[in-house]
Amino acid sequence: MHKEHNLSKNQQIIFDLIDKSPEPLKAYTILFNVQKKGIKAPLQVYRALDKLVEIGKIHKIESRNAFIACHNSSCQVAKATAFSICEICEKVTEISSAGLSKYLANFKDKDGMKYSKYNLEFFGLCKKCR
Amino acid sequence: MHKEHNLSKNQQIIFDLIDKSPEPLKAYTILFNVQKKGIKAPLQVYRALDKLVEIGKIHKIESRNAFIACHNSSCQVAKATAFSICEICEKVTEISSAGLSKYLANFKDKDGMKYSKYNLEFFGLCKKCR
DNA sequence: TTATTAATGTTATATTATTACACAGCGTTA
DNA sequence: TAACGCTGTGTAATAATATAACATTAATAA
Ligand SMILES: [Zn+2]
Ligand SMILES: [Zn+2]
Ligand SMILES: [Zn+2]
Ligand SMILES: [Zn+2]
Repeated sequence: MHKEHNLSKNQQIIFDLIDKSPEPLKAYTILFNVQKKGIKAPLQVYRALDKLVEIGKIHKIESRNAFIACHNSSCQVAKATAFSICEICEKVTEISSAGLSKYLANFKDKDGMKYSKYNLEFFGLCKKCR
Repeated sequence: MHKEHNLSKNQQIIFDLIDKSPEPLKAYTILFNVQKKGIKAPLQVYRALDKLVEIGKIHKIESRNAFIACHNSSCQVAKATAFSICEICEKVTEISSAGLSKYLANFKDKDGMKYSKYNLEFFGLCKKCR
């Protein structure tokens, strides 16, 4: 259960594009694809992306500078994300494992510090490319 | 125990700079700092960085586009890295936890896939900023 | 209403990273 | 020796990613 956010016009346009994409989208690919809808400048895209990331509707794949819609309602609160990335076809999948999130949320570093926020990217070959 | 690599001139200059830095360095900060040693172009920096990452002498902090020397001989082989990042002072620490690396190396996604390569970035507050 | 916050539009610029091409050094091997 | 492959270097140009600064408008709250 997570808080509903009423997306603004630009946020909604950009979220819809990302949400229906089978693969993570880069900021300038998004820009190119929404120009017909009146979004003309990089900053308009980045502002919407920032907000969408903040509220957990999308995540940034840091190693790829690309954005993917969240497919896991729980990380909308915690910003604790995990992905697998295929090094051949670049397919990205959000990992939803209770065991993994529990392990990471409870992990303590050598100072005894716990972290509720993290980003984990696994690299390997997907089913198809194996 | 890991293979020794004889670094080239540019690689050595750039590694030395990163290794003695208390914080992760960005590519153009590195460029600025090695210009007195004759390294004049971004590409010379990026080529050295690519190689140093490849052989595990340094790691890239993906969320910060910055590079840090490895302080953990084991990830020089596996490219399985974990860091904690302070959201206030930006201090970055490489995490060296046998438990964590074992857990992640043995983690299986829902297709039963295991991953020997991963990058994990924890975010929180460091001791000083807490 | 007034005030405040969030979102937008626009231009310019900063930051991060790669392409393309020419060449030098070194070990292998024909 | 010469030919080759491989790694590294030097240089210029450019591509890709992201933010600063400023003006304006829309939505929300007091
Ligand atoms: Zn998610
Ligand atoms: Zn694949
Ligand atoms: Zn390391
Ligand atoms: Zn700190």
